[in-house]
Amino acid sequence: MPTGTREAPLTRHEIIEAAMALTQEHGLDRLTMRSVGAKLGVSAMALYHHVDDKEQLISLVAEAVFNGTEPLYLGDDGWENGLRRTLLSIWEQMASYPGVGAYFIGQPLMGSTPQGMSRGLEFFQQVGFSRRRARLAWVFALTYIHGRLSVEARLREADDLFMRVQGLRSRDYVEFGVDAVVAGLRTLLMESGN
Amino acid sequence: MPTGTREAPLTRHEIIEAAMALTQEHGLDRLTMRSVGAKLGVSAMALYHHVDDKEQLISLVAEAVFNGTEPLYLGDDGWENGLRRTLLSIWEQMASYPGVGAYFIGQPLMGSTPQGMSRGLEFFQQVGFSRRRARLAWVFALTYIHGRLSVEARLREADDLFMRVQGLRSRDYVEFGVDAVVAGLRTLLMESGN
DNA sequence: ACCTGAACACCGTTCAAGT
DNA sequence: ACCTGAACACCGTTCAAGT
Repeated sequence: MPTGTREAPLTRHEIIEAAMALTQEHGLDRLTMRSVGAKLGVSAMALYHHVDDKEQLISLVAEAVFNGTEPLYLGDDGWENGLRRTLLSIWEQMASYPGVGAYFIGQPLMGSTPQGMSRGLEFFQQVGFSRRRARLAWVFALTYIHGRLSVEARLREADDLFMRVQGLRSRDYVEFGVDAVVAGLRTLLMESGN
Repeated sequence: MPTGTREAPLTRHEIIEAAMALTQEHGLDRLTMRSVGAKLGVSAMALYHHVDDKEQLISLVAEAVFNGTEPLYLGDDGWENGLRRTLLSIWEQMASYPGVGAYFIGQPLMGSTPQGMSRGLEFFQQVGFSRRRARLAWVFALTYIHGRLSVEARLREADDLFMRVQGLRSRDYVEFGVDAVVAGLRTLLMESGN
């Protein structure tokens, strides 16, 4: 597994990249400090000079993955399309890193940075939700999309076996789900006093 | 931790109950074979005479928890209320077993038995969805509710700290979410050609 | 048949030691 | 400062041995 002998000292960036590659291959569940070390041709303990512990390494990986997603913004084709785009972008970006969605779902802010969270609140307030319900709406949408990613984390190649029986693939589930999320929020927005 | 000396031989039922109690206390993540053994005053290895392995024990615990939920049925107060009741029942039953929702979300049928799954398909077909979209609808609803339970698995007492900041508690999130799920499905049902 | 204790193959992590 | 190797405290699980 070592990719050759090292010349330059290890960097945190290098470690994160190796961990990301391993996550794409085997999923976050199977990521071990020893495997990251091996991938870099270094002992597992060497990592501890650049990273506090495994938990921090995972959060760095997750952050890097999330940074590739399209931020939530209000385009001129309606908030429904903006939300749909953002949720599908999160899904597309994270689907190739099995387990990251499941990791985020257990985090306080669901993986979005504080800025990402408040950006979501702004978005839904601009749309017409109260501050309180804007939060409920954004958390609802994130819960669904990360939930869907959690479902897929353990399936992967099973996508072709089990799911195909019904002629349905992951993409069908997500698209239906995102449509339902958007439609549900639109209805709640119209029905009640915000 | 041992609850006294054993007289009768261990039973599978007893093991499941001990595991359920430990799950309620500390969550599924912290459940170990050694802790279950200790709770029963028995070595960890004794369990293996009644249970294949830890995976099977977890699935038995999860099944027992799920059996306490209200099955999905079409009442005479509209399918929306039936669905809402079922989802809230799943949440109420499973919220006190942290980690079980997160476990289910990774299972092929999302934790429902084959019968539970086909009951869901029937439900949504009776309501007017095509066979294909009935499946999408039921999986969508289960994905959300298990996703919500996954969110809560790691919070628990944080419910009183972090979440309360906004004056929002778990119950508020779930009720909003279930409303949105129901509203979204209703809209999709009306809008498209099935 | 049922249970135990030692042991094995993994983890994450600590620590003394090397350069 | 950076890295290593042995070691520790956990896992799940196997296996020989006891009753």
